[in-house]
Amino acid sequence: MVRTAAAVMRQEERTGRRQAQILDAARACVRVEGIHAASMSRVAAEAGMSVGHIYQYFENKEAIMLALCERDFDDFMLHIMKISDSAGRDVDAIVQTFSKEIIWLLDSDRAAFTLEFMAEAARNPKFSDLVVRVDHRLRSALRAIIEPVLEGLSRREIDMRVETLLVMTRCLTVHAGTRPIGDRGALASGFELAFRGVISPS
Amino acid sequence: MVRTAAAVMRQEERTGRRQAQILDAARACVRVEGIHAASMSRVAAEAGMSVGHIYQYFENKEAIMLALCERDFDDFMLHIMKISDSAGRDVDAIVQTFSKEIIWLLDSDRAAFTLEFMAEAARNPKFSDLVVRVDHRLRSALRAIIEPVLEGLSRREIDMRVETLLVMTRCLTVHAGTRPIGDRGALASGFELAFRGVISPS
DNA sequence: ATTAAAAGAATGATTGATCATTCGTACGGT
DNA sequence: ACCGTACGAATGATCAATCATTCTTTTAAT
Repeated sequence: MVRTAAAVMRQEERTGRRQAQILDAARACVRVEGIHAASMSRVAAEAGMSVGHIYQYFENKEAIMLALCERDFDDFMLHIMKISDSAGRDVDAIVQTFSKEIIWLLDSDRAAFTLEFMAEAARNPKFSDLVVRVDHRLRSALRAIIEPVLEGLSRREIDMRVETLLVMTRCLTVHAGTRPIGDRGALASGFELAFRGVISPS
Repeated sequence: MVRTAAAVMRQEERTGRRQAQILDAARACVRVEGIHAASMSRVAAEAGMSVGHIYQYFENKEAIMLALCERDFDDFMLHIMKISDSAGRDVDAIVQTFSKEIIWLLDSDRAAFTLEFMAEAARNPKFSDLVVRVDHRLRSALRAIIEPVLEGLSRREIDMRVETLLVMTRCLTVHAGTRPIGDRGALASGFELAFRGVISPS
């Protein structure tokens, strides 16, 4: 009755692959239809599998969307962490790399997604919980970046700046979702000014 | 056969009232369910009228949502114009009033709406056209505010700053939509720093 | 002023499509 | 022979939109 270790591993790997396959398909559907308009039958068609089979890997549609949202946030945080890790102690360098990297993080694909999930989070607590969690991680990353530069400031002053950066980071994402960014360079310059205003130890 | 002028006026007034009534109901539904999940029957119930009757005043559901979106944007622009009109020529004063006013403009109700419509605009051209139009008006208002302060700068430099302010203004709205703003004062201070960075004639 | 006729306002059951989810069935590896 | 994998038709709910119908208001003629 007991399955071999190899069999278990193969099964787990297949499950993972299937789930990823479903999430990829769901992403494609949500991208053009939105969370609510994306139907299970179309997701199934996109994934190249049957409708019923999807329910073997996810409890229901909402579970798929939540998993998709989480996967997207994780990917976003991965990029942010990379910026945070490579940050130095020179204000100019931080401002410059941060604004440039953030701008390049924006593609309309990711942005449209974030927008979709944020809208859902505005009314569905399961999604807003996810947003709260990723906000928390994002704040930590931002604090790690600016704290070395603003050593003299009070905890409260730093928190205020972290919060501002968080909102600005998010807003860029959302902006990119609505329409193609015309001139990344110009926008990066503009945000460099804004970031410098927030980060500079005045 | 020709109706009296008084009758026409009364009819027009009633039409206006009915349309507003429908839009109010639609707003309430979209607020808690989103554009797609909001059903005509629930909108009708909220409006206190029959489903069929709604179709006397709007061609279809999308037309209602577009009208609702437009009404919301118009209201938003009204507030922005008020800020723009009262702006002086002193940088500090501009930065201070602008950041404070913008923050106070945010209530989670309006924000959740904007979020919803932005998400829709990311895939529906009819909505994105609306966004493009309101962006245009918003840019004009922002340019009117900062141009007197940045007289020496090139057209390109000013455009870059206008664009940055536009994105920042929008992002605040989105942020407010996702969750309640904890400390408006702190956020206003943070954005004052950012705005000063963008607006200051360096 | 009264009233019959016409127009407009409002209803809600109905239609056909689509939705998320379930279930009976079949295939294929072990 | 067994069991996990996979299918897709079936189910019942819900959707946007329509339409036959009933009220209500307005108009025109007396």
